[in-house]
Amino acid sequence: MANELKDTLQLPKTDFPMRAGLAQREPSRVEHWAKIGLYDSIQSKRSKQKAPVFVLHDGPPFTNGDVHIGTALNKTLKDIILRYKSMRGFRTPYVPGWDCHGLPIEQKVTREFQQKKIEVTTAELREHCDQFSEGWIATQTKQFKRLGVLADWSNEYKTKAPAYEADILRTFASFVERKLVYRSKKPVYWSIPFETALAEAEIEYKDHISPSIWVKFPIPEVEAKKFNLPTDKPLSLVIWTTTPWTIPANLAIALNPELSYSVVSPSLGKPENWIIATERISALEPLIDGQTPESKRGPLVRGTEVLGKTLEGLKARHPIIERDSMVVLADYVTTESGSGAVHTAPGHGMDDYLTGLRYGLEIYCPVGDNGCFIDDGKVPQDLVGISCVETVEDLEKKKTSQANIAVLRKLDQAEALVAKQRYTHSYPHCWRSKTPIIFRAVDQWFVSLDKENSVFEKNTPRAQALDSIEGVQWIPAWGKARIRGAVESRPDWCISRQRSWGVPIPAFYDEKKKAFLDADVIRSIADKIEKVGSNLWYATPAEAILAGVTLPKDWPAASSLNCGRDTLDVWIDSGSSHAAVLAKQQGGTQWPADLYLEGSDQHRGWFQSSLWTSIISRNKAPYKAVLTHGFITDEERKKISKSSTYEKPQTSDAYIAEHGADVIRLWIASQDFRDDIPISKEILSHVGETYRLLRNTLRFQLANLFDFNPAKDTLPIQKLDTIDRWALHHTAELIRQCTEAYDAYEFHRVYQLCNQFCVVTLSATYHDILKDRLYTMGTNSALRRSSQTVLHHIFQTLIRLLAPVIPFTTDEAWAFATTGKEFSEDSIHQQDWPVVPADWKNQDLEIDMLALLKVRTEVNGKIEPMRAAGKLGKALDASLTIKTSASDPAHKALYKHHALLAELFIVSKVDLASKPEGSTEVGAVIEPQHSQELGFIRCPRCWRWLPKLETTAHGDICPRCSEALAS
RNA sequence: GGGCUCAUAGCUCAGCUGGUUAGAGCACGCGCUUGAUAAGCGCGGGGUCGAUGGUUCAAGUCCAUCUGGGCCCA
Repeated sequence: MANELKDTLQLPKTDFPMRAGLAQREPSRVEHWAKIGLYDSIQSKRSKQKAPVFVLHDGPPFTNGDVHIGTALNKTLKDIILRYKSMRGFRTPYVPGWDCHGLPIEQKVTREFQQKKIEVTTAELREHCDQFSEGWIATQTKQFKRLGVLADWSNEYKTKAPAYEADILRTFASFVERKLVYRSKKPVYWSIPFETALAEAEIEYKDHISPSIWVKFPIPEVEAKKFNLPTDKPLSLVIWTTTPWTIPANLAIALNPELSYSVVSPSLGKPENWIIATERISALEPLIDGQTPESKRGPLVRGTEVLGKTLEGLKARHPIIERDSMVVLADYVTTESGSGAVHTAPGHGMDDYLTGLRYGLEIYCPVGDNGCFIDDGKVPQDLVGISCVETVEDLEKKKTSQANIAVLRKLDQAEALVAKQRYTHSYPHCWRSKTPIIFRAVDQWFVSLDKENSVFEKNTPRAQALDSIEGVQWIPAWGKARIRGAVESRPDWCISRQRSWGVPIPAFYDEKKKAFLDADVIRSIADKIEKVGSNLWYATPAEAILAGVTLPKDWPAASSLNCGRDTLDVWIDSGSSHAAVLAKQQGGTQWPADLYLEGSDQHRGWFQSSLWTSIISRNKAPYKAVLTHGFITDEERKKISKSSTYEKPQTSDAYIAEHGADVIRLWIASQDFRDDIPISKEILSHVGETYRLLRNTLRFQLANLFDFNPAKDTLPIQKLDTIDRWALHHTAELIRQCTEAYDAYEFHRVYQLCNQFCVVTLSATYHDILKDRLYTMGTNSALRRSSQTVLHHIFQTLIRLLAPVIPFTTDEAWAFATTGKEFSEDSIHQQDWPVVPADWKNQDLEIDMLALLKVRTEVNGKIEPMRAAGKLGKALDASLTIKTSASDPAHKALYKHHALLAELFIVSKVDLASKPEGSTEVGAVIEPQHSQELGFIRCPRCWRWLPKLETTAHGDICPRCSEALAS
């Protein structure tokens, strides 16, 4: 009997599975989207509508490995935004990009060849780098698609594509045209055995024994007088260095402006005065005595003290070369080692170089590519040709370089050596030859950022860039300060790299190594490279490359020129993407972009390089807005690489395999991404719970709409039941708030809002209340159709609001709703964003319901003790008497909605009564009791308790059920 | 060391221009239901708002310092 009655209920029915099985089932939806051409159909729909365009320009990930979870975060945020904007009615072309050139790839490929002991030409090496990059593009594409990223995958941009390379060169040509490119020297890490520059990544730090020396730089008497220094004995400034071979390149001596320096004199031997940092006297003292009794110098006698800054500009003399060495000031000078007077050779050290720039010193490097002193007329003749190299054998025998030995000998002869000592320290070595590298200034190409040129409204590139920053929207707002800092503090841009895997700098050199660079020539070469790729540069002699190119008048004949071997800084590659992609309207994009979206590290990276290339070539920023996100951390908000919790590479695929893409995407949406983004087992498991909640909410709605035909059964707003109108009001609010949150790119608010809506408004309230009427009333009963109408509206709203975040699940729900099947030709992602019909809002009802729901909470509070005492099971078993007086807040609403109350509270009966005269109780007095105590009988069909049942063909049931069964 | 930035219950987030006993969801605990069932409902415990000092009649909210994170530089 009971089962028979149950069969008469309209119980929920759906094939939409409760368990998602995302990891297993999502891939088939990826295929499905590809099959129906989802991206294209969305774009063409908006194109036909002549929709306004929203261009999010993709920053290209580097193509040397699997997609990292951090990259997945970035691409997912982009995808969420684009899906949202698209539903809002924008045409949203999205051309994904790939960063292909660069050292890490070149290094990996080089290593492979090295392990196999194969020698390759530059052109061959580049071929392999190309293939290497291409392989990862294929892998990453697959991984991004698996994440659910919708993009113009067949119309991607690659920085290694010939057409793209040509645009890099054209961008560079505009630099040259505006006369910002110049040649100057800059120190690089230099491997002598390979005669090549090395990058930081190619350096290994190892212990090294160096000859540390204390060297006198004599101060002429006139100078001493000028600076009020004692002249009673010969005076010298004592420097300290661990690289004697750089002494011939010395141009200055750096002192710390705030440190105290003392004049000291040895108490034995030749009378002299030395200047060193006061704090370093005790370090020098034990080193100055020679082996023989007559070479003893005794303790140091302390004299005058001065501050470093008072000696600025003092001209000491080089100990072995006829020239001055000027005292300069630098903050990096410390008293941790040495004499506090730092030997400065701008061509042989980064600090020295920067100090040299500050003081206008020559970036002087008298060491050739082979590591030997050159004959430049300044280096002492007996040093010319001597090498600075230390071979692996030298290191084993603890021998120092010939250059060090020779310089030491010369210093000794000049009696400039105060002391020497073996010194063990960490020193950079070449990863391939294992020998110590040297710092060596080589010719580089620079872009001047401060050169005046009237093409810039603000006169210089830097001023123009800073000005344009003001016109960009930075989200969060502090991004502006961040990029301003980067732009303000950036020195001139060194754009040449001594690498192979990159875009060649199309400069030519004559026999005397004089460089030739010209904007029109570059453009002509760009046209050629556009057709055949940049390997042209490496496989073809200069004369052939220049065939058909009109050379500037002051150039020599092409036959006497050679191609340069430097490549462009890869930041120019990716920084040119706005020109290579947007300006060419690739894939329907346009210039400038509406939005760039990357990690906050890109303020110094891509945002900046894109800004410079755009400012220099077009005077304007390439983006209207820049949005940044933080970095993924572990649960303690420590960076993943330093975390003890995480070991394996954090790939997107690994996470998806465990949780499915929609859960990972929901996790991304749940976080305020402007700050750090923690990830942990706990966090993901919570997000998984939320996912199940959302899914079950959709499933409940879907299942209760199984017999609802929207076209036929939808009721107009005026005919809807009170509680349904209330739910609609809340839905309208949800739409408003979610839309606001999406517009502000605050997806975590969408997450919180939808979560709370589903839990509080729906599951605990609306859905719970609705079950009675949905299950028990007649299929076509007005009340049931009223609720289904609203359920339908809510379902349609929710899947839209959630579609950008969980595209797989919402698309699946959409398919089941529209076709009853797992897949449909039509997709949720082609639908429009929900708009709020004005009549959904009902503020008066909301106020009443607020009061009633408060009473509902109190009712639950009263029922709970009965349940605990075993007097009651479900609330429906209870009947209530609610006593109020006219002054109570809910009084009016209770009487107004009396008919609604039993349903609202999910009890069998609600009686209203007045509070007794003189009652001191505050608020409504709720008195629950078991309905049985009222002599009620439970209807076996709808489970409500009523005074009496009717006898029908189905047995004894309540009148409402009887009516439902009769219809 | 410098620039920018963050810090509210176990977790994720609210808390507007300073103003009653700091909120929500999840998680947790205890029950109920078995007609959303590898679901659903009810009730409950849980925070000296990173620390210290200051401004104020009043501070999670303003200021200073410190501690601990993050990104970028050196």
